[in-house]
Order: sequence, then structure tokens, then C-alpha cells
Amino acid sequence: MKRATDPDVRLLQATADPTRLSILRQLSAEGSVCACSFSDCCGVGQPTVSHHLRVLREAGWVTTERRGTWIWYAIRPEAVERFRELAGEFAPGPARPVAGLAGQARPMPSVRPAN
Amino acid sequence: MKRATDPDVRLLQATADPTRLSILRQLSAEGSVCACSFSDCCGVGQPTVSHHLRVLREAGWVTTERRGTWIWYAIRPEAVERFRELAGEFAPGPARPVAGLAGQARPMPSVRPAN
DNA sequence: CCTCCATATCGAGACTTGTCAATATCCATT
DNA sequence: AATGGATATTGACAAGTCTCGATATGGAGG
Repeated sequence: MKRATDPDVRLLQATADPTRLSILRQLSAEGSVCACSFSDCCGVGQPTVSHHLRVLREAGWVTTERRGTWIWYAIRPEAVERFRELAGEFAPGPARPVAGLAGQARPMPSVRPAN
Repeated sequence: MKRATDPDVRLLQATADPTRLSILRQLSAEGSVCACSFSDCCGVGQPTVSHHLRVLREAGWVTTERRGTWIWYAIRPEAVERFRELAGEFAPGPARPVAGLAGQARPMPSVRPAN
């Protein structure tokens, strides 16, 4: 896999792991969570949690705030917004219907189709 | 990387690649697209396109329909729906605010935080 | 049946990722 | 300064992913 450079792909890639998805869900449910809370719930060791938190941070998903010895993580609103925009882009049918192509009953083309 | 077994993770993982994101965007814009259309636009060879289409199919993102020699791909509405549900889950703050934790100005805890 | 074209599969190589043990860093408290 | 706890970093390894060239499959048309 070539390292993703597109911010959208990075955002999506960060969600595409069971541990990180758990972390994002816990953050969504609780708002601000101490890093120490993740080690228990995710079934992986502390260095692994730290690694995933770094991935989420570098993808723009979370911010950190130090409070004494603990470090609190929270989801960035911009990330949620961008993710929802992406969700809005996806559609089962054409967003803007293509002229001349009328829905389901398109016949088999006799030449290589355009696009 | 352990192979993802959770359907949600599979759905997300399938989007987390530049080529597949392009494919999903083209499908969203045009509705139903011949497989031959992707080779050109994505800058990768035909076997690679075929591989990515398989990933999308196995993740539940697309369906195929044979029309003579060509094979047409389309996005499954269920996939879009599930993806939007996931997008709706993510939130910068707590979905249901936790009793006793009042917003921003939470003081540093003196004991290991709950959860 | 044979050929052409579109698509899928196979096998291999380079690269990325997830995970852990060990170690380092940083802060608070004694 | 020394200790202890929370978090980050490093180094290593197994396993996964992306890509391609070569090859197989399968329908259309002569």
C-alpha cells in the first residue's frame, strides 16, 4: 500500500481498524476520554493504544489535552463534519442524472461506453 | 494487520484507498458504470482495477450486472445507508451527556478517571 | 470452431500495518 | 533529587495490501 497522501483517504483509513473504531465510538459517546481508559476496553496493550491514538491524531480525528499526568482525547468537530460530507457524496444512483441514460432499462451498448 | 471480520470495519476499509475512493465517487456520480471505464481514470492497470472492484464487492459496496461482454457496477443502497449511520454515530461531544461532567471546565481528576 | 475483447485469477515483489516487549519521557509527589 | 505512574517511542516480526505481468475464463461474432 502506498502511503496515503490525500486527507480524505487518511481520514477514512484512520477509521478502518477495529481498535480505532472502538476508540472513536467511545470518544463519541463520552466526549472527552483519558488515554488510560482505552487500554482496558480494546484488548490491546498500552503501546498499541498509543500507536492508534497517534494515527487518529495525525489523520486529524482527535486533539489532545494534558491534565497533569493524564492526557485527554477528544474528537475534532472538523473531522466529523468532513466525514459526513463524504457520506453525503456517496449515492446509489447518479447525483445528477446523465442525459440520455434513462434509468434501469438501458440496453447493452454496441460500442465501448463513454467514460 | 489482522484481517477485518467486523462488517463495519470492512465497509470502512474498502473506502480507505485512493483508487477505490475514486471508483466509489465515479459510481456515485454516474450511477452505473462499466468496469472498463475505471482502468483509464484511476491510473492503474486492469488487474488492479479488478482487484479493487472485488474488494468493494466483498465489502458489500457494489453489485455487478453482466450485459454481454461488459460488466456494470453500481453502488448498493444498503452500503450507503450503513455508511451514513456510521457517520451519524461520530460526534465531537457526548451523544448523551454524562451526568456530573459539566462541559469544558472539568478539573484535573485526583484519581484514575472512571471508564 | 476459432478469434477477439472484456474481465477475472494467479503468483510474485515491494511496501505498509498491527502488535508486542523494552525503554524513554514527562509530570506529580514525597 | 528520587520515586512512581501515565504516556510515548523504538525495534522487531508476522501478516496484510497494492501493484503488476502472465494467464485463464467467458461471451460475441464470424
